[in-house]
Amino acid sequence: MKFQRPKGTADIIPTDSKKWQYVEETARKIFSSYQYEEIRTPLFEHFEVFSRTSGDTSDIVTKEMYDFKDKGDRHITLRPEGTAGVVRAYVENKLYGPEIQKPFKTYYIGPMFRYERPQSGRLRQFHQIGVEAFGVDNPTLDVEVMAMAIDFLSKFGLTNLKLAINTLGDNDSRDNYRDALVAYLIPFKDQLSDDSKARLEKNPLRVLDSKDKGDQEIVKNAPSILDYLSEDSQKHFDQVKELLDALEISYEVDSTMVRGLDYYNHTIFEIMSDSKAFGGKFTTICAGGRYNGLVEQLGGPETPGIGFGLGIERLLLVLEAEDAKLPVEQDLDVYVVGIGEETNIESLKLVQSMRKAGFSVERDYLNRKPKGQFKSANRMNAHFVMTLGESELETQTLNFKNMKTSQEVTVKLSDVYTDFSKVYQNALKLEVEADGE
RNA sequence: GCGAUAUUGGCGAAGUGGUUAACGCACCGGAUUGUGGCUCCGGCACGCGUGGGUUCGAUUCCCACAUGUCGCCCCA
Repeated sequence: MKFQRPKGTADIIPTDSKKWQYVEETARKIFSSYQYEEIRTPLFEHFEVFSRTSGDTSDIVTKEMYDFKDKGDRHITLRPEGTAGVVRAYVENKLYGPEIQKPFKTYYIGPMFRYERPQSGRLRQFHQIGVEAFGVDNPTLDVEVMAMAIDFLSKFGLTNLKLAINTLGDNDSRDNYRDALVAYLIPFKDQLSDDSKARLEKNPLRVLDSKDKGDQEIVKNAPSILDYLSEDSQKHFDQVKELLDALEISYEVDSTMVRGLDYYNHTIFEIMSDSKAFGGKFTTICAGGRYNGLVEQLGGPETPGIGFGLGIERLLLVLEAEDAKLPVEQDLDVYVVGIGEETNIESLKLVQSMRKAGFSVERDYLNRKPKGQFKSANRMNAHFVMTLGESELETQTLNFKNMKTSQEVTVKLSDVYTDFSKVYQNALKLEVEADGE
């Protein structure tokens, strides 16, 4: 094999692309009903856009970014996530202007890049669907965003989804809590796993969701963020819960849920699935949260924001494991069987004529025998086969066969050219009558 | 970045240090001068991921690399 795709990339070939299109179309439809409109930002940004917003010490910045110097010596990064770029665009295009309705609601669909070891559902180039809404601090928007995410996933017939929510509070709440957590953990330092010892220094909150059994025991009695919320943060979170109740959306509060990125505050949420795709364990397929302050970090005015992102590859894994309804094969209306090279021109004209009339039509291009052509027609699930040979050319007619009922009728060539729809409808009528008998 | 494991035709999958690398599916052709299924017959690996090495000889043994998969780290 001379050439192969770069590590961690995937080709999405026709059979797959149909599923992708279905997922993307569904997203567009749902989001549009919530008045979200698409934004397309560059696949690469200046390094600082991400380093500034994600936290300089976060793993994503230190080891997972796909970055390089371009020929003009600019430090460029292939976007590892969608939010930072959208916020940059929001600020750069002054979408916070007074003439623009708030909240400004937008969504994106596209590839993201992460320099990491590939695993199933985790590639170096992967794809995300995400939404962002700016300019409104009202918890109603938090809930609407969650509802939209659930709506979207439900469209695929996914059941057993779990909505987990938490709050990180505002900066003060978070700082206070961090101090309390560290104070609690310090006495246990020697008992913590090596990973968690490092986390204690770098990002203490992450100790909370350690997979290590011993860590989990220690964490069990750790103080909860929920006890360190400022009055405003508490109120915000209470309202979120109240509104979720009002919509009868069930949820679980998980006070140990954290985020890998620094820019989140207040409400954070994850939608999890216990699909077979993940061995039956609940795994996050959609994650989001509020990021008040992020717009300022990128040089814009003080503007609240909230959004979520989900990985298309992971979603597809779940859909396939759950046998979710994916689009059906597109049927072929007509397959034209041409017998003998002398029918080639007429076949081409027929095919084009019917396509222009709005039908999906295929033919043989290999000058194969009728048998082979019928086999193809059958395999392509053709509804009708139009057969054209020497004798038909002479009489200016052709044989029109219904592949479902095997009924055959003779049709005038001229009728096909002038009004194929009528020919098709007549043939369909026969099929219905045959069914009725 | 760390660890484990895998890599044989379009796909799935046997197999051996030494003549022609099973089998199944798919595909193509024929039996059936112009009709879809079934059956039967026939065809279908620049040779076993790439590069080295050991050997009289390697697809089979060793090493390196690449890629896949799984776990760790991390997870938007």
